[in-house]
Amino acid sequence: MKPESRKQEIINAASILFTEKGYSAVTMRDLAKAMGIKAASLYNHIQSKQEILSTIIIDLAEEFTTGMNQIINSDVGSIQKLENIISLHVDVTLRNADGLGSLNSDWMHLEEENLIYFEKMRHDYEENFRNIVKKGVEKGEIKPYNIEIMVFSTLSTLRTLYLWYPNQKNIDSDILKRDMISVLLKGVV
Amino acid sequence: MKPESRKQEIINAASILFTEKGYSAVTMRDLAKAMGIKAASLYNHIQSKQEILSTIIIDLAEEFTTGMNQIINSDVGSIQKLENIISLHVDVTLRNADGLGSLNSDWMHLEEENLIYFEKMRHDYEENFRNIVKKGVEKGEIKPYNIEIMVFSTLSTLRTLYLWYPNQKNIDSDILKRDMISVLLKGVV
DNA sequence: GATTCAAACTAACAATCGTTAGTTTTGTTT
DNA sequence: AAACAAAACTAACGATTGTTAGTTTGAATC
Repeated sequence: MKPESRKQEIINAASILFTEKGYSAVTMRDLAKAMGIKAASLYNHIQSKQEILSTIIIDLAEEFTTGMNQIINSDVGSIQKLENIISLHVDVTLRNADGLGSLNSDWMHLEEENLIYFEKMRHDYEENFRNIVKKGVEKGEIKPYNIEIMVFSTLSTLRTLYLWYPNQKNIDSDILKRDMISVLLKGVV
Repeated sequence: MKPESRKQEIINAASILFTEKGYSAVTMRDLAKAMGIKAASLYNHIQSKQEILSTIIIDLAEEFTTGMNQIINSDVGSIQKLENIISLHVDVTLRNADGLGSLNSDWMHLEEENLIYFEKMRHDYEENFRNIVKKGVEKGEIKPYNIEIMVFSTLSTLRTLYLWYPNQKNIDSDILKRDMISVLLKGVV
């Protein structure tokens, strides 16, 4: 066991609560009770409730951004790129399913600076995704269905994987990736 | 123009705000400001904030339940049933996109009775969906991919349609249905 | 045993929350 | 013009919110 900093423990506990009830519905007293301490004690480790939220969301968003950049800069076909994106989402979801609830449902409660930063990352991510699909259609690797719907449909599934995965009992990472690729891609290629 | 009751106007305004920021983050003063009145005046028309939430969610959930019951009791093949489910989601989304944010993200803030009622409807809906896919696989109409993933994947896309649809400019209902059917089903059948 | 320091505590603050009570305004019907 | 109902208002309530200040605890180091 690596010794986890007290701050990280708080962030982990907050990730669970935020995903269960949403950022606004979780009070600092709720979070403190989950940690077994008093609310004021939290402030020995964190600066504010907002800091917790932005740490959870920005860290995850940067993870996706880094992963996406590696994929678009790699020298493989469009289909392989899509498979790598699916793999990326599965990896992130298995490693930090709790935090993805905040990323998906509470990003709008970020404050000015981080909100702008997040929205840019999300926009770029979708744009990169769209371009991969576009190029795949142009090269005849992907069926010429409605591009926006293909992008939205795939992304919707990948983004909400965190809601579904915890209910599956001990599903293997590689099997999950393989099956996701079948269901999401075998239709459109 | 049919004259809309003041109560319904409040519920519509609340649907928009709840979808933008979430139930807990929207105050009665926010809602009142959106209506151009004072917070206390809202209570001439509604009983509580909770009543607004439960009206939005339960009405929509019952709409889905009714639609699903018609579909499972109809005498058509599995593929046609799936197409009808897609059509149902498109219809509900186009009619009341604003309310679907609450259904998807704020159902956990329903109080005891309505929470249990909602969770039962959602469970039954998923079970009906799963059984349609199962039977389709048994009859060889649907490819034998992982059933849970097929159900989760399709449902994820349909449930988050409300997030994506408002960004598309004036897309025709029938074209949307046709394209959704292509992307969601052509892969698995 | 004294010192140190992280991490807990108690107590309280100003602001905001959903909601209630009682009153006034507005527009329509007698 | 009087009467009525719908829908707005002002003022305030008790509870809860995120956060701060100052203090105590407990275990490790000297």
